[in-house]
Amino acid sequence: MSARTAELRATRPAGQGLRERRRQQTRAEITDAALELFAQGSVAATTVDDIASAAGVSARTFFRYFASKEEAALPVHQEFNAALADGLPAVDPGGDLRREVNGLYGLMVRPYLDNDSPAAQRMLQVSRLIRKEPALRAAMVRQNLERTEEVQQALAARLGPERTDPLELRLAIDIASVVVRASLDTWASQLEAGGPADLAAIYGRALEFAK
Amino acid sequence: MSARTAELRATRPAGQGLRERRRQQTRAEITDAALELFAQGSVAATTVDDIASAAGVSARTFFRYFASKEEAALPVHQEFNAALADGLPAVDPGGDLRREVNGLYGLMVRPYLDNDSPAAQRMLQVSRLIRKEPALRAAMVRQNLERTEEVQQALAARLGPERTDPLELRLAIDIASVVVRASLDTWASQLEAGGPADLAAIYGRALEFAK
DNA sequence: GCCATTGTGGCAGATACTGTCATATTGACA
DNA sequence: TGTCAATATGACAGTATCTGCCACAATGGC
Repeated sequence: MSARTAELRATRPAGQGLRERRRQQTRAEITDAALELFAQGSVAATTVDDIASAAGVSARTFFRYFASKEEAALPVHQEFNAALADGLPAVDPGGDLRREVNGLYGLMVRPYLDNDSPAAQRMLQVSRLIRKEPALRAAMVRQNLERTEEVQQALAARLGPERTDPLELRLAIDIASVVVRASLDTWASQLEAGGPADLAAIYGRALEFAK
Repeated sequence: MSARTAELRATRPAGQGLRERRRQQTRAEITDAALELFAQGSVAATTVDDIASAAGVSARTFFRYFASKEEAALPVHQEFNAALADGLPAVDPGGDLRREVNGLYGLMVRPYLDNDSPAAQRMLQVSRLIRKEPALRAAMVRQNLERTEEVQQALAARLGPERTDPLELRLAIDIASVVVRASLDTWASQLEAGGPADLAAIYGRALEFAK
């Protein structure tokens, strides 16, 4: 259990040279291996050595990419960081707090509004796994906690240190986060159950209910 | 990482014979040892063996009481389960969902309304530790997740399986939980900072903001 | 006072994770 | 193009977490 400090920005300097591309590729291969093995067996029955072997790297290298096997299966949720970092400049420091923060977190659902998009399909696959695996749910809320703390820092800086009540900022963020997660879960559940699902409608309903 | 199934009731058959009393005592001794060692050094620098030795039990026995060293420091939050179980019968299935769930979760703050009570002092001690230790925050959200899932099951059963929209139930619970946690954190922060703090007022303000 | 139940400790073992070093690969720059 | 600093990888050792298993002790009902 380490405490990485994943700053709130779009990963690294971006699409750099071959080095960085290789790195992203290796990362993706590890994730794919983890998802497949977790789906076949279970998280508990899958060892880090298994995942590393399947991805063609050593166990030592695995831990240079992910802090735990659970995290290896949840890179989707790290993309949220990029979305939030992108949206941060659009936050109006003078606007209504709840509204602004909800707008920021709304960016997280946008990639999945089209049920047939590759992003949506991948999210659905991960969601299915998460629903079956308490260990993955635990890893997810942990990631969520860290992200929330980062967003709180970033927003406090942007809104001005003294301009915002800590309690209200914290609540606005946590509620926005909960609304997004509940919406995505509901959406994934409905799709898994075979029925139709409109993420935009679900998210709108969730926002309204939480108001 | 195990998946205990802590049912939502006030621990065991209650104040049974000497056996159960001894068990609670041992449990408390482990917790005290963990809190002290964590406060002296850090969570990372403290091993399970250290805690077990300080509590006068073997490491093997430690794991019969707690699933991890982090959990050993957070028994306070397990008391929340008892509070929720107590309040469940008072939930009105016909009432407004948000209001009923908020009322249920409001029970969790009651033991700490008096800043000078032993319960409040103990909570304060744990809060201080949690603020300093990311590992404990992670363990806390994990416990919170499990509790939330249990409450959702229990409430769904009480409200009638078809009477409640899963999305709304989920949101009502998560928001109520977030409001309570943010309030307790704010309260603890203010007290730690040396200033006065009125938990009832904070909680009221949080409820209003989240409405 | 007997016996089934339950708690405890010790041990072995699997797995998770980290520090360290040697080696190889990359990319900037002369 | 050749050299060098930076960086990625693998191998190894070592520590810590957590579990299964077994023997033994303590408890509490009868």
